[in-house]
Amino acid sequence: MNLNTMIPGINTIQKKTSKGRKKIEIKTIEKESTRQVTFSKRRTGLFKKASELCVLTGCQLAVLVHSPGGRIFAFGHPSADVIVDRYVNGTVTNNACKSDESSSSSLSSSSSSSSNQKVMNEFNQHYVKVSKQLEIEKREREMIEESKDAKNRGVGWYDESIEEMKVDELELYLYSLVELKRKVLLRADDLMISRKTPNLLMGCSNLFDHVGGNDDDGMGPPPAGVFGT
Amino acid sequence: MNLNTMIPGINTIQKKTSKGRKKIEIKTIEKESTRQVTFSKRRTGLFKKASELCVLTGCQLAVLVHSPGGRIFAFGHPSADVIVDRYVNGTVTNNACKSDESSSSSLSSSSSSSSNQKVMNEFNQHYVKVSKQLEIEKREREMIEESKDAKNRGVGWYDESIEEMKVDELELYLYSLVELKRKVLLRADDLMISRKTPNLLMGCSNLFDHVGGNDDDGMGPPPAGVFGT
DNA sequence: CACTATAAATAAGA
DNA sequence: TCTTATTTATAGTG
Repeated sequence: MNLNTMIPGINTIQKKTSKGRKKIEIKTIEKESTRQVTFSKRRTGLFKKASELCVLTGCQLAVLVHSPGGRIFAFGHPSADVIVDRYVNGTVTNNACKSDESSSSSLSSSSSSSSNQKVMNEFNQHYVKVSKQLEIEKREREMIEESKDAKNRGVGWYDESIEEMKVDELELYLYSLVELKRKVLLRADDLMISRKTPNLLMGCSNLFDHVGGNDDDGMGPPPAGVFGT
Repeated sequence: MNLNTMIPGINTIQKKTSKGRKKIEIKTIEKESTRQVTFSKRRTGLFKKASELCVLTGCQLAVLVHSPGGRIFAFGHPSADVIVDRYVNGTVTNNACKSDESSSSSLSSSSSSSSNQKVMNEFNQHYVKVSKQLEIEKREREMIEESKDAKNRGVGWYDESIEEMKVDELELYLYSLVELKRKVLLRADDLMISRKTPNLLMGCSNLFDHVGGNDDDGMGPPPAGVFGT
């Protein structure tokens, strides 16, 4: 790449203006300005990577970033909303509470919240099918399976006084909870045999030559920067 | 970086076993197997980048990936759901369906945005702390659980106990989780103040058709799942 | 913001 | 999977 480094002794060919990239630890950057710059650069890089993944493999994805300043950046293919919507639905996160709320206060979302119910029903039906298959499979597993502390801390659990939990505990709790829930769902997904409709992807090429822009994370109004593929 | 290419003529120093990385076009990969491998690698890379961005800049983000096979992969800090919820709702997650708690925080959503900003920042910082705790905890569990992924660092894998669960358990489990999560979220809502964010969506214009009708369901590594930060 | 030297990610192979 | 050779991404600087 660089003769100056390849061949010692001739590094005086030209005065270099940079000491080059340095390795950094992955820990919170203290210096405000540096952190800001890094945020910009890396967010751009992340979006680019996401875009490439989309194009190369034909998958659909979304990236949502909340800057420390509260600004929201999003990238999605075919669109952030579509992906998010599917995630929310497919994740069964919807309980009475949620769907209730979405129909009333979600003025910003232009997505199909009306079809949510339908999708949910589909999912549930699917789930039943999946469950049956799981039942069959379980028998096989049973043999290999053994005393596995399946209910590692926190499973069995829940009725405790949530109201009294401290914030830390609560959030930690929620966190692991969400993770757990996902595992369950993924497990179910693994057994789904259904094939989804071939995805007709909408998208543009990679147009990230200018996503950077001004990433002022100070304060001010909360304009959301949303990128659609 | 390679003398063999830098200096013609001495490329016989040693026979290498690989031709190394080649430049590729960012265009849908035709070959099925290659596409899957790429999907795996790049998805992992994307998640890692996302994780680094979180840690380095203290931002919150989520990455949702829908493989062509319909599988969902997600990464989020503090959790995919939290980020998604905030993206979708834009406002306080949901005061609409409170149970027994007083609706003390619902009003704050209409307060001055600068005030909210401050609270949000505090909230974010708090989450960072919490997540770090969680990370430690995870690591511990990881070690106890298994250490087969010595090379797969930075990316936590899910625990397989779920795999072994029986259907009934699974179903009950999921049910409880959903219910519990609702409770936790309700409680959490009283502790967090979100800002309303405009949801501007830029749709994309060009369409590109998906090549190859085989949307095989085999994308990605085994039921990997949600990564927490 | 442009640039350079270096660190990382990753396309091909085995 | 694991390795290797390259291509990319970027930390530091001007």
